[in-house]
Amino acid sequence: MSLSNVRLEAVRTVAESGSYAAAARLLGVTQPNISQLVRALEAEYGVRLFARHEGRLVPTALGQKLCDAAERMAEARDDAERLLQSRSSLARGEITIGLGNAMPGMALVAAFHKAYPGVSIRVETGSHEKITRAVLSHGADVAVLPEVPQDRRFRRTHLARTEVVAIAPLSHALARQREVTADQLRREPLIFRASGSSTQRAVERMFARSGAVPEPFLTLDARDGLYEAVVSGLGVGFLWRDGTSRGDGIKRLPIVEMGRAETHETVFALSETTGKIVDAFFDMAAHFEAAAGG
Amino acid sequence: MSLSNVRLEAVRTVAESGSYAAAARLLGVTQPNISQLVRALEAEYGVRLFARHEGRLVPTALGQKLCDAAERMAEARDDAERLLQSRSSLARGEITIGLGNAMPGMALVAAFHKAYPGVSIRVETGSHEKITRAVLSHGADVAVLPEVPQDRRFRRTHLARTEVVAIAPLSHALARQREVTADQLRREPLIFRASGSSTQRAVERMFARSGAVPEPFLTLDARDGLYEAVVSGLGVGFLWRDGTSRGDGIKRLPIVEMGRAETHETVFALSETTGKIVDAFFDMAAHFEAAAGG
DNA sequence: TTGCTTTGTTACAGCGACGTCACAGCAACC
DNA sequence: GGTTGCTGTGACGTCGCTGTAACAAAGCAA
Repeated sequence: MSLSNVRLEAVRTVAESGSYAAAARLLGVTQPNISQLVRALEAEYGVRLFARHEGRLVPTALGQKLCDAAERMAEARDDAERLLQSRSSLARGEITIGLGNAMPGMALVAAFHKAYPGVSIRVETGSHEKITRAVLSHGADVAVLPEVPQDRRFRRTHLARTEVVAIAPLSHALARQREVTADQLRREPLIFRASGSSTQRAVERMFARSGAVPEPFLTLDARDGLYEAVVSGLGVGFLWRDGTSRGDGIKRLPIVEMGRAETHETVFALSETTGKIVDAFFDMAAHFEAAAGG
Repeated sequence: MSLSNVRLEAVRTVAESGSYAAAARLLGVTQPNISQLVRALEAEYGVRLFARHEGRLVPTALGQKLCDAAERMAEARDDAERLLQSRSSLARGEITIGLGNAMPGMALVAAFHKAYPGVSIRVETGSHEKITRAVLSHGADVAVLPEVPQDRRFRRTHLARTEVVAIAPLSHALARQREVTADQLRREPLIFRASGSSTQRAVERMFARSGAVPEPFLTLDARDGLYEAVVSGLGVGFLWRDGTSRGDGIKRLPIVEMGRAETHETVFALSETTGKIVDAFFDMAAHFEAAAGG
């Protein structure tokens, strides 16, 4: 390649230093190498880049102009190098991320993995309580949960808005409605989550505001277990709206008495948990615009 | 070399075209090459430059920034290439240059040769009359002479000022003076040049203005013959002041009656004689600042 | 003038970047 | 199921970059 970085850098350094030998020392290569690089360039274009003057090499007018262009190239290249190096310092490492709901946290994790492929990611899933405890005990570096408690020990950033919705099997009459009321729900076999679930706390608050909290037909620990029970027609359940990307077999129904009481899916970590990788995760969350669930 | 021109060009072209295959077509290489170039760069820095979106490759934020820097590099490199190419078109060819006096014409020729080493130069020397005839008959492409006639057929550019001076051997009493008068010169054995010489015409005009033209002791055709005769003590001769870089054995004496009647050493050619090489010679003459005679 | 140091040129060998070729796998479309 | 387009992998060839060795030329000090 005739106008390579190496050749232009040789020319530039000879112009600055006044000799092939001095340029070789500055560039950390041997003097015949510099001689060959410069002369190969001159031969290929049939030009003269340097003239001897009082025993020193000084650039010709053409040589000087070439050096000017070479300097601009070198500046742009240094910018590119710094860009890559600064990002490259994030290239290696590991992070443990706790997720209450699969979505939109998992979408964020996927985006983070794409941006930082060299970072090893461990995902810890579980209930709101379990994930909160993991963060507090350093079992997870960072987590994504709805309704993160106002605790000074945490730093946090907003990820997405969400709300609890009822889910009914497609075969159910409710599936043809656009929303559902608490009274309608009380008439159905309800499937609850265990008490530690943030979903469950939101559901109980909702019923308490509009009368008594009904007894569930079924109580399940796991989110996917609840999903399968609804799909199977065992009853009506509750989920965070975007808590899963799964949508087959059910209809999501906003609950009138929730009064659009949305909450935040929040990324949070202990304030004392720092580091470039955690910072990068927070930064990505702050700018995240993934279609939650898509 | 990690940040080579080739790699950055590959990244830039993929960003513009949306696929490795399209970039390969644009760059005139094969698709595996592009794939390898981009991925080698990504692997070396542990970064991700592209993401897939609806079947196309789009640059990540980092990838876009890298492309910006790569573009600046490419611009600077294109400038450098144009610089070298434009000069390189002068790299080959030939020119015949006529010289009346050796200096300052020969210094100009030397500078031209340094700037355009690939141009083959033939130098034709001779009397003012011979060189003028050579230009008119296309025997010389361009020439350097003093007192170029005002002839519309020529284009010309000024090179240097000069005047005719007397030269005396160092052993001569005149050699201790700073200048000489026509009367003093009439008392000496004078060595003239043949009538075609521009030097000789100037000398005769000078004598005619201040009395009669003396008969010479000697008349010689060749400039160097005259020089040797003076050095040998045969008499006093006349030269253009900077007509030769040779200075040993003689003293140059301005002639009072010349009245500082300097003339111009002029570069000239037939107006119809054009071409890049001749134009470049004129251009160099217009900017020439060689120490005439040095 | 001699000896030493520094600089530059030439020839050659080795390594790695760039590039092609052959091919397999995948996705979209008909 | 076949066709088209794209991507990734491995093997191989070419050429630029680099160092080493040998030598020549220039500069400098004694």
